[in-house]
Amino acid sequence: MHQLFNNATIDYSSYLKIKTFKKDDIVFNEGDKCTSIGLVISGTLQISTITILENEYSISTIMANDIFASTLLFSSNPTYLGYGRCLKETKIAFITKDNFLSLLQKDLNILNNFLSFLANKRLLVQERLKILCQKSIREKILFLLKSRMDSSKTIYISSKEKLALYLNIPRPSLSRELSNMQNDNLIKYDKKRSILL
Amino acid sequence: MHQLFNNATIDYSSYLKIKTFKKDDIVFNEGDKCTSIGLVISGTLQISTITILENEYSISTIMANDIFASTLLFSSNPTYLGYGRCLKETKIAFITKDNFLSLLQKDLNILNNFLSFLANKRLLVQERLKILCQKSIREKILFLLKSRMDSSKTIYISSKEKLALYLNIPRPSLSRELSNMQNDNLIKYDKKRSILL
DNA sequence: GAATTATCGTAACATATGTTACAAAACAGA
DNA sequence: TCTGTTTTGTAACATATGTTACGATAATTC
Repeated sequence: MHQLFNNATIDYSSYLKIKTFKKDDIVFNEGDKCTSIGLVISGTLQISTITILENEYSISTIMANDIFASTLLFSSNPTYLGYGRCLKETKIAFITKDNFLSLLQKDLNILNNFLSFLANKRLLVQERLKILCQKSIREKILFLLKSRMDSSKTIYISSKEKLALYLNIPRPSLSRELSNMQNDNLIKYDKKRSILL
Repeated sequence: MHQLFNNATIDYSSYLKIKTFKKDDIVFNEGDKCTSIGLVISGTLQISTITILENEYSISTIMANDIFASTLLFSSNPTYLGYGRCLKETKIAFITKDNFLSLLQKDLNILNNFLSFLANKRLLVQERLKILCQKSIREKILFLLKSRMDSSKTIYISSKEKLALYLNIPRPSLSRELSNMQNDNLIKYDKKRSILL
């Protein structure tokens, strides 16, 4: 049912409290105390906050099979930093901290799954951090290409808009630089792909 | 002996393999398979890599009471991405993955300590990520001030150079903006402190 | 306390990137 | 196929920030 329980050997169902939310339902508010970890079983949960300038700012989007509050729950100040709203009907399994700890202790596979989950999550954040630390847009793009490209030296892009968001640059700046790099024979690209030469 | 073992109830000593390294000793090389987690008991371990342009680049510095390879060990490709060198005489406790997992299972406090450690580590990375995503230097500084300042609305700075490095901007740019912000009556600062008004 | 080194503030200049706007192309639904 | 929407490429312009250099100040060493 969820990657956390892959190969689980114990009956974990009694540890879960499953709730179903409708579109636009609020799962938690900014400032709420966080006492449970959450497993998104289906649907989509978006976590956002309001910035000082009153802009809404999306912190993250939690899809099916993902986990939220995994960091928060064990931090020294477990208070939600944003509010969580469902983008569609969403099913979430909550596990209280105590229950979760005993699950981890009782089942080696769950412990392993959870630690792998945290590890891979952290590697993603670190990759982004490294990209954002590159000085020029060109270096950012090259860094992304190098860490993402497959054996055919290709990466696939959902949209230029989203890529620009990930690189934290305006979309026209991304387009301009991609175009420049193609002129310099560094890459080739079309609508959906980017290819390193 | 180490924060990981705070309030530990079991005898963990047999799980550890303690090694002492001399200054400049190499603890692991880039590409080595990572099979153990490492607890730095005393001394300093620096993890570095060589970039494409042959510059040496320090990834992180692990001080006494810190843990390394905590992410790597549980990731899908546990291979060191840099080499580790001791900056002075350094004592490190290694725990193999299997041993570590059973430690976590047997002792609730160790499990708790480890998860807290990971959580706080990740919060630090996320704070930096958010800062780097701010559009202007002024916003970066304000964001840092807001998340770091104490009740007297003050933050202490070890050096402007290091702060600039953390914000990923050139030092003169930082100086210029701090000066501008002081002119605009947003902050006050001297050598070691910065105060938000 | 003199000499050496590290840290810092400042300024002038160059430019990469942000900003805004618009039209072409691609896409989706009827 | 037509129509409205979304995504993308491009250009002109403004400016925030990078770059470089130098002197002043503070810290460190002998």
